[in-house]
Amino acid sequence: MNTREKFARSACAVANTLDLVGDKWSLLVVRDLLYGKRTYGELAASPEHIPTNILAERLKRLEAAGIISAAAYQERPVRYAYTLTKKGRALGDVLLALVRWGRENIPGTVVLGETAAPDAAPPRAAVRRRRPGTTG
Amino acid sequence: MNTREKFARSACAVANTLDLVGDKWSLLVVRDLLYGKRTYGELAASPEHIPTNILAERLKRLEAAGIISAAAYQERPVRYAYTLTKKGRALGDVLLALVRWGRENIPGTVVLGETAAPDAAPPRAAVRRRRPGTTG
DNA sequence: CTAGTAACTTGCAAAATGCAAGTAACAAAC
DNA sequence: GTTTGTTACTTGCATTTTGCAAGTTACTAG
Repeated sequence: MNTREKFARSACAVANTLDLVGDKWSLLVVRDLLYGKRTYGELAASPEHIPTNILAERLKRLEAAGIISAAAYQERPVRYAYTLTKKGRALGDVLLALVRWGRENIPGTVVLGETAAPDAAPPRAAVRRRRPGTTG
Repeated sequence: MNTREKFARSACAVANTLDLVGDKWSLLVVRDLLYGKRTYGELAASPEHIPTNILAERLKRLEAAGIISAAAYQERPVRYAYTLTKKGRALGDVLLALVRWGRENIPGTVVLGETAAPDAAPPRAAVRRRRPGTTG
C-alpha cells in the first residue's frame, strides 16, 4: 500500500541512481575506495584534485546514502577510514561500464594503475581489513 | 609521441566519461533516445521534466561530443530528429549498469516501460526509422 | 612555545541549474 | 489577413552548486 516513496524526479531507477551519484565527483571517490584508498588525505591526493570542501560533503552524502561507511581507526586525534559498503561495492559495475566506454570512445584515456597497457584488467577492490574499529 | 591530449582533470577514463555525461540530465536524454524518443518535444515530455534550456544545451553538448546526431526530418519549419550515434548507443551498457544498481539498491524504483514487474527486461533501443526525409 | 601535519571548515566568486516567460516559424481557423 | 495554436527553442533571473584559497582543530615533534 505504501509504495508511495517520494522520488525527487521520477520512479526511474536511472534517474534515482543519478540523484545519488550523478555528479562529477561521487563516482571518482567510489573509484578510489575500490582501489584501496581509505583516508581523507589519500582521497584528496587523487590526480583530479577534488576540492576539499566537496570531498567532505561527498563523504557525508555517500555515508548517508549507505554507500560508504566511516570507522575511526585511531582515537587521538580521531581519524576515520572510509570503506565501501556492499551497496557501494556494487557500484563497481557502473564504474566498469564507464571505464570501458571511456577507453573505447575517448582517445588517450587510461585506467588508473595502468599507464597505457590495453591488456591489464583494472585491479579489484583489495580493501585491506586494517582493524579500523577498536571502538568496542 | 603525441599522447599529449589535454584532459580537463586527468587521463582517467572514468573521469573523462563523467566530464561528458556526468551530470543529472545527460544520461536521461540518452535513455530516452534509446527508448525511441526522437524530437525535442518528446524528450521534454519525460517524467523528470527536464528544464527546456537545459535540454537544449545538453542536445548541443551531446552532439558536439559525437554521442547524438541531429537530422532535419522536415524543412518548413525545420524540425530535427535526434538519434544516438554508435558512440551514443554504446552508453547503453552504462545505462544498464545504472538501472540494475538502482533497482537493487533504491527501493521502489522501476525501469521505465515496466511498472513493477521484476521479470521484464528493459526494452531494447527500437529506434523507429520513420523516414525522416519526406520533404517533398 | 613554535613548526608541522591530517582532516576538515569557511568565505566568497564563478558557474550551473531551474522556473517562467518570451520569441520564431509555421498551420489552421476565423 | 489577423488571431489562435503548436513545436522548438531562447532569455532573464533567482537559487544552488562548484571551486579556489585560506582558516581552524587536534594533535606530534622539537
